[in-house]
Amino acid sequence: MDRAAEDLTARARIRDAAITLFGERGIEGASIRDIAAEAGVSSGLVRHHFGSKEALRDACDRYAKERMIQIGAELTQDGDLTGLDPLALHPIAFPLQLYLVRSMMDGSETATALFLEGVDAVEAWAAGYGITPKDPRGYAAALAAIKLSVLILRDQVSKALGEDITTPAGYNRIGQALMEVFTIPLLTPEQVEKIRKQEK
Amino acid sequence: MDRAAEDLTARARIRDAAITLFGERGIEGASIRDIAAEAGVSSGLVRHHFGSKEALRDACDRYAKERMIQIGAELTQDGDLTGLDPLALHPIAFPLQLYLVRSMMDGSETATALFLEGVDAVEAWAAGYGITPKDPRGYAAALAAIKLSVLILRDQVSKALGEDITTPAGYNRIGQALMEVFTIPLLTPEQVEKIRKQEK
DNA sequence: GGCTTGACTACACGATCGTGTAGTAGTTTG
DNA sequence: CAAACTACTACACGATCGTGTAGTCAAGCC
Repeated sequence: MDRAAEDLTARARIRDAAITLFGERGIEGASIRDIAAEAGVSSGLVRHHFGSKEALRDACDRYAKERMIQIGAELTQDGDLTGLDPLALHPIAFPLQLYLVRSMMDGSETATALFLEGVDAVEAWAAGYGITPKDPRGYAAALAAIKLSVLILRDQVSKALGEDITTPAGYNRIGQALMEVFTIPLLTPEQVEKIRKQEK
Repeated sequence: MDRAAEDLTARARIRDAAITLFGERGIEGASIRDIAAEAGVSSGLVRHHFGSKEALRDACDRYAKERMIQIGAELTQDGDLTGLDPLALHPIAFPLQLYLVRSMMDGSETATALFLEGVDAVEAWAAGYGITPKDPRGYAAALAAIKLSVLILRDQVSKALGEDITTPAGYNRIGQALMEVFTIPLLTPEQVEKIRKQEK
């Protein structure tokens, strides 16, 4: 438990600790006792405030989703991002993203719904942007999954880069590498057609 | 335990069952008793053959990695793929891939090493192909992670598509959607430069 | 025939998990 | 002032986990 957490209520500390530990180790990998220790309370208090592990997870799901939508809205509503420094945002948004991805992989309905909403948004954006893939839905789903891939494989990607991508600097680096993937055409349409026939 | 498995030795059945269940549920999510039941043997026999859960996992890591390298070699060594029907290959290679990715995410050294080798291969391929990103290593790491993303998020992607991508047909569909991502430039270099400055 | 060896099972162990229960201290409310 | 409520802790419960131990059974070897 760090300094800033001391001012929070016990309930908020438990929720934040749960988001951190669930995100790092997965839902099964983090026990209620671990979370209680991280929050500096007894394990019974976790149960007192949230009822059960599944209910705690639900609360984390809804909180993390709401916060991420809120952050996204603040980022897109006005061009000038005064007060919203991307560097200052990272320590807040990154754990939330880690948690949501992990919870989603462990079967969360709420987090999966957020993913599906993301696919819808990407599909609509691509259509309005004049991008016309042969499979618009598949294209959008692939893009949405790609956005999360470096988050999920952060340990492996960090090892490949020799740089921790959970830091703001490292995250920025892999983000720009991802943009290069979207910028440089890897295959010509002719090559795609050739592979497509080969697989038939 | 299906029909074809009946001919295998108990040791092979245990290993195959472990790869399947570990791949589906993760290492912690699949117990030795589950694996034994899936293989149709007692839990004691798992211990008899492999010693411990960690040793079983090691054996699965090495077997899956070796098999995947072997399959990859057979696919690339000669142009004519007679005898290696991609459709027939899917039921064999897909569970192996699922297992390796899952084991990697759960901290396997062997599987992570395979990922790093993949990044090396992508980087060398891109260089020989005349692709010159500003961050070649980051570019290769991003591409390698992307290749695995739809595998990891298979449940979510399947839900977004309304089609199970673990089937050969579904896997083919998302594979082609991924190719479209690599074919259609999403951003112009000018846009990339603009975003790059904005993030500074 | 006796003996070893390997495949295999049954069962018990300690640890850890989520959960349930009982109780304390402090504050609020009538 | 007493009752009620809230935040919080300590402790015990059954289940499940990986692991350890003992023993059965069949095949191969002397």
